[in-house]
Amino acid sequence: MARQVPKRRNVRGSRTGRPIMLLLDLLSRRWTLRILWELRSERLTSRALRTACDDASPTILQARLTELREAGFVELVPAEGYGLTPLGRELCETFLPLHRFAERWRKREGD
Amino acid sequence: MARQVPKRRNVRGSRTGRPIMLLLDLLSRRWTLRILWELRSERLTSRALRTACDDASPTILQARLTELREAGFVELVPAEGYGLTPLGRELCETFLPLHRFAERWRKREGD
DNA sequence: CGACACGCTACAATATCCGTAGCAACCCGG
DNA sequence: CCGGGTTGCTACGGATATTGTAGCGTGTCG
Repeated sequence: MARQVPKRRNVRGSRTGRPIMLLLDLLSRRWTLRILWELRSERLTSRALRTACDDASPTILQARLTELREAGFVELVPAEGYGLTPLGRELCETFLPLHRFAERWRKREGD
Repeated sequence: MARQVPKRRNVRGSRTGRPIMLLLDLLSRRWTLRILWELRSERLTSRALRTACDDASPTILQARLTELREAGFVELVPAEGYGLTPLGRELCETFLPLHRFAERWRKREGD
């Protein structure tokens, strides 16, 4: 027993612990944004998610998934796979404009 | 001479290279989101920024700043410090709702 | 000149992440 | 019941990314 995930709740880059810092820290861990992005429109099994994320390491994917579940953004539905919770969906809405932005951004990426 | 920053343009987690992946990858590097956040309303000198970021390592801060400058989100105005470009400001707008979201999120963080 | 700020870098230690392999549990057809 | 497939998840050694401390060269001001 005793999952060895040692309380990741300590925000890495902030002494204040303001929620926004907590959130910013969570979101800027490797694959976190990507996972939310891939889950934005469909449920995926852990392996399908792995495939969607260019075969990222299952180690780190599981770690992120656990964090996202603890944060209440992602849930695991048995026999269905991972998906966003209503809260997670809200968070994801925030990033949808990012897609359009990214497209426009590329335009000026002529250099 | 010869800055040893070895062309970080390779997107880490994507074989497709879609702009959104490029952006997602950039944003999920340590301190990137934080830097954008701290710069959202004011110009900061490199040292002020460092202070604002809980004394993050100047090494990585410079690296992120360079990336953000190459991406066209951040600029260095001599004798004024770092600030967002119009493009960077647009990107930051995307994250403003994040603040309110983070506050609401904390509420359910009773565990 | 001396004291201070600036942007930025070197370098060793550490934390994080990657890639591969593989576990136990489950389902399903034979 | 057994073999072959899936699932979620973990171990572990090596590769990267990040940290912390110190300090460079430049500019500015008294």
